[in-house]
This record gives sequence, structure tokens and C-alpha cells, in this order.
Amino acid sequence: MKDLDISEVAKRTGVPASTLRYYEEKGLIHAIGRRGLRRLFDPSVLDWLNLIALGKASGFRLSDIQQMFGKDGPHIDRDTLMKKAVEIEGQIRQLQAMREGLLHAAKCPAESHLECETFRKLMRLAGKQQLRSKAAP
Amino acid sequence: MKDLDISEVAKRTGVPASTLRYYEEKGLIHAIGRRGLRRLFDPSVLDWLNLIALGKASGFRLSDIQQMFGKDGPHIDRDTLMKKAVEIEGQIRQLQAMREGLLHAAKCPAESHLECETFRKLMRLAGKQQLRSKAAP
DNA sequence: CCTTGACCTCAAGTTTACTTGAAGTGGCAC
DNA sequence: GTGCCACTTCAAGTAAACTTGAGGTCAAGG
Repeated sequence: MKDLDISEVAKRTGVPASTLRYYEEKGLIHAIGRRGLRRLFDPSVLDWLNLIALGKASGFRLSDIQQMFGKDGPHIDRDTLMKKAVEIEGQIRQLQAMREGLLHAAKCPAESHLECETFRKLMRLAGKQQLRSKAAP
Repeated sequence: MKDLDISEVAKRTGVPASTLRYYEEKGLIHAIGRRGLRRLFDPSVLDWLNLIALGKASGFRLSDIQQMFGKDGPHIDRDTLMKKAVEIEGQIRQLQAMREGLLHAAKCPAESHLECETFRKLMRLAGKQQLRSKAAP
């Protein structure tokens, strides 16, 4: 496969060039070289960007993502990964409660949703997950 | 029930007073009055804060949250709520993929995770949900 | 009555994740 | 060879969600 120009990467991923430079600066992706001043990327950067997008969509910070799938290094702390996975489980439950709450709210005729017992129950349920996780800032 | 002092609300919810003032300024919560300068909150503010926390944990912006569960107004656009619910569904799927990916990564012996076919498959799967949702900025 | 300190306001600072703009460089089509 | 313009760097700007600090107020305990 051929190396990719920054604009090529941008085109294929939808991530703006400025963001790609920013990510490189932050150590999330790496150019394999330069042609003159211009960065050259290995096609694998597309995978990395996919991964980064996924992480972001999951509510992680760039620094978290870097931590999890470190530099280009092979050292991924398994404990950290497990902890993150558990964190995500809680987040999923919260999202499910939120979703149910919203769906109910869309149907429920109560004046204020806080007056609806079903809604309040869902909220309490979700509230129980005392996950003050910094994963979703 | 008695009205609550800002510090009382802070104590019971864990939300700092400064944040409570900020939320009030943004119209997410409302003091029912003042004793001198000091805000007085109805105990129902605890429910609202619960709801706000839930929304935040689900990746919504404060402005989204305000939109969904508007001021103290009863006007909640059901279509908006449904759309949000659908958005959340996609987010949940992404989180599930992320979770599985992490769990797998915690076990998989591959040098780089990108070299692991299982991992890549999970990523592609998650990537398919082209949810460039602004719900999780 | 008088002090105390928790609360107030308002402005400015912080962090995260970028974007924008100015000024420079050099690959490549002609 | 030479000029265009996509690329470069670096500094500064933006938005969201708060936090911090200075200076002021006033309800309550002694």
C-alpha cells in the first residue's frame, strides 16, 4: 500500500487536516516520514483514527485514549483496560436508563416529568450507579 | 419539606455551590426565592440535579439537557425526545463494541491490537455506526 | 449591637479539543 | 526553471463547563 498524504487521510476519514496535525502533536497518531515538509502516513493510521473515533464516541478523552492504546507502544495495561471496560458497563446502563426515560417521556402525559412516577423510578435507578466517572466529562 | 440552602444542596448532591450558581445562570435549575441574598431551593431541585447528572453521564451538553427538559416549562418536544433516544441507541452500541474491544484487548496476546483480527472486526463493526452525533462531543 | 463567615456578584482564569490565520516552504505540473 | 498552491509552523482564538478570586452583604450567634 502507498503512504498517504495528510489530505488523503482527511478525505478518507473525514477528520480535518488541522485535527490530524493536532492528534500528531498529542501523540495519538504518527507520521512515518516526510516528503519535504509534508507528512506521510502509513495506511494503518486509518485504523488508528477509527479507534480514536470510537473512543471519543464512547466518551473518553484524548488523553484516556492515548493511555489505553498508548503511543505506538505495545504496552497496554490490562488492568486499566478491564477497569475501563467496567466503567463503560456502568455508562451503558446509564444510557439505557436515559433512553427508556426519554422514550417514556415522549409518551407520558404528565405535566412535568418529575411528577411521573415511572420517570422518577428510572431516574433513581440510573442515579444508583454512583459512577462519578471522569470517563464522560 | 423545608427549603434548602445552597450549601445544603451541595452537600446532598455533591455538586459544588459554584456549579449550582452556574446551572442557575444557565437556566437548568431555579431558586424559588431568597433569604436576603441567599438562594433558597425547593427540595425538587435534588431531582433535577439527578436528571442533569444523568444527562451529562449520557454525553449530553447542558444546552441539550435544557432543551430536553426545558426550563420549568412543560413543553417537551416529543419528536426531539424520540430522536435523542435513537441517538442514544447508537451510542449504546458503540459503547458495547468498545467494551468488548477492551475486554478482548485485555486478554489478547497480539503485539499491537491493530494486528488482532478480532479487535479489528469489533472496530469495524463499531465504525459502521456512522453516528457523528453531536450528543457526545 | 456587633462581629463573623457563609453567601453573594462579577470578572477572569482553566481545561479540552479543536479551528483559524498569518507567514513561510517546497513538490510538481508546465 | 519557475511559479502555484497545498502543505508547513506557530500563535492566537473559540466553545463548553466550570473554578477561582476579589470585594461586598447580611442573617445569626454571642
